[in-house]
Amino acid sequence: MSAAAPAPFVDPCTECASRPISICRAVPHDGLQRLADRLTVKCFAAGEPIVLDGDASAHVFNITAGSVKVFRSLPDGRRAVTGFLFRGDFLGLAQSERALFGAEALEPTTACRFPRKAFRNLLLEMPQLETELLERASHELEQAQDQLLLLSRKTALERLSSFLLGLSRRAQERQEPADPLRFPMIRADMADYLGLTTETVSRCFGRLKTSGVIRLLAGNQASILRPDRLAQLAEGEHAAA
Amino acid sequence: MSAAAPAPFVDPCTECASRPISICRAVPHDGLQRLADRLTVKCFAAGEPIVLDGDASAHVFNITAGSVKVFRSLPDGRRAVTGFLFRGDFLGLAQSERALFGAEALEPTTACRFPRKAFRNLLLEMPQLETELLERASHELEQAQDQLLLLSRKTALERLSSFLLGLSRRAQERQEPADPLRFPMIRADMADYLGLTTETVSRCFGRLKTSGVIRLLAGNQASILRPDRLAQLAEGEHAAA
DNA sequence: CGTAAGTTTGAAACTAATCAACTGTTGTGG
DNA sequence: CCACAACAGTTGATTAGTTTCAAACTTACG
Repeated sequence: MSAAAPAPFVDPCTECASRPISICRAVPHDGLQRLADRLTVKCFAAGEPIVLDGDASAHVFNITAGSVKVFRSLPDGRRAVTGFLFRGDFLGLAQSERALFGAEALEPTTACRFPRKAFRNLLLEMPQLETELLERASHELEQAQDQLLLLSRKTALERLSSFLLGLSRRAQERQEPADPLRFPMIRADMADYLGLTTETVSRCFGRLKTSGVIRLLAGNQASILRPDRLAQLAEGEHAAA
Repeated sequence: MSAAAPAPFVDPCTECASRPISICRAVPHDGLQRLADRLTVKCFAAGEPIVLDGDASAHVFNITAGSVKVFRSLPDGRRAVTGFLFRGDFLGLAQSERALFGAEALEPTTACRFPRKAFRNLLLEMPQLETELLERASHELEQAQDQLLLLSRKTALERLSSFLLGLSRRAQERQEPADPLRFPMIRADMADYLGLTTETVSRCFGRLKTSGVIRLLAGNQASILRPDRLAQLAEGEHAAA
């Protein structure tokens, strides 16, 4: 972008807008080139698979734009979405030799792709990166436990409320607008994430609308009119006004 | 144990029977003393709390004997058991400043307790330990995702079958007998782990018994008579004989 | 032994799933 | 540019699996 000379090797990391919220924020400036050397920038169309369920897990990814759903399936086709990933999120923490899950872009998505082995070597070379990854794994584990509680014990309405609240929180963490809340996933994905059916998700949206807690807008957007009430609903405190 | 001299400082780690399956297996011999310096061996009675829900999470633990349940609660008392820990397991991976969960001994239990800060320093000093921890976090994340699928989409019978199979696998990993399978948790704990009620768990045990897949023995033990059938049930392949 | 805790079993009630129809939206090719 | 097809979302009626409530039974243990 600068008006400088031919610029032989401007690595793609130094000026990356996603770096402050990605794993690479832990990598000091003089290590960025080593990262850049090993990554491929990949673009995925909406609906395109990123990781194929059951495939050898040869790569890990850092999502720089767009959004992704990660899912796990039973032999008869029943499916659970185990997580949604956004800009700044890392894909590949839970991988063993063979991927036990699939991942798919929800909208046009960009990611830095690393060969798994090369990434492993990077970790050994850069302890700060490993520490960052452990921190993220720790955080994801906490999130997963929240989700276990949600799936074990919450009602349909509590689940949807928790979900919307979580989406909103994560949008804010990424410094994206939280009021016209955008959700790139369809009802079926939400249902698979919340352990419900599309019909039940739809009915709960209806209840949240008529009770004036949220308002659905065009283009997969929503406005949270009463965040306080939504938070109460999410934790099962139904008594309060 | 050796008939040697007064032996001034025999650290408790060198001859620890749990080391081959604990995080400390990643620590080289000459680092064990540093570990030993920072830990306290703690014993817990059956039912005794190890981590109090909501308390400042000041410690992390390595379980060396016994078993532990980890749980998370809603304000109105609904509860999910997010995991069971056994000999060799690490407690504290998912901790932030304040523990969002409780942990309680299921039977007489022994653990090495580290102050959280001291442990953090150990990690920085010993990259092998950090790598080991990341590997475990990765593995736990996978397990958690399995559990998400279980809670989202499996029937009561499939859940109990998966649970028993998992217990059996983990017992074998610890090199403990898998045939008379021992389970230290009561029905209520299983129910909270599987997102069911004690009554439903009991009814499913009944079905597994009458169909000849398992046999319940005295003293919280069971025999898995048809592991193949149990595995089919766990994955929803009900058709086969 | 006797009590309390845990487990099993039965009947009724309820939440969410299933089945079904209809509406709205998106994208495409005639 | 509109008609159509495919997909997505909503709404209603019915069903089913699990929960809830209740009581009897079993086991562990002081």
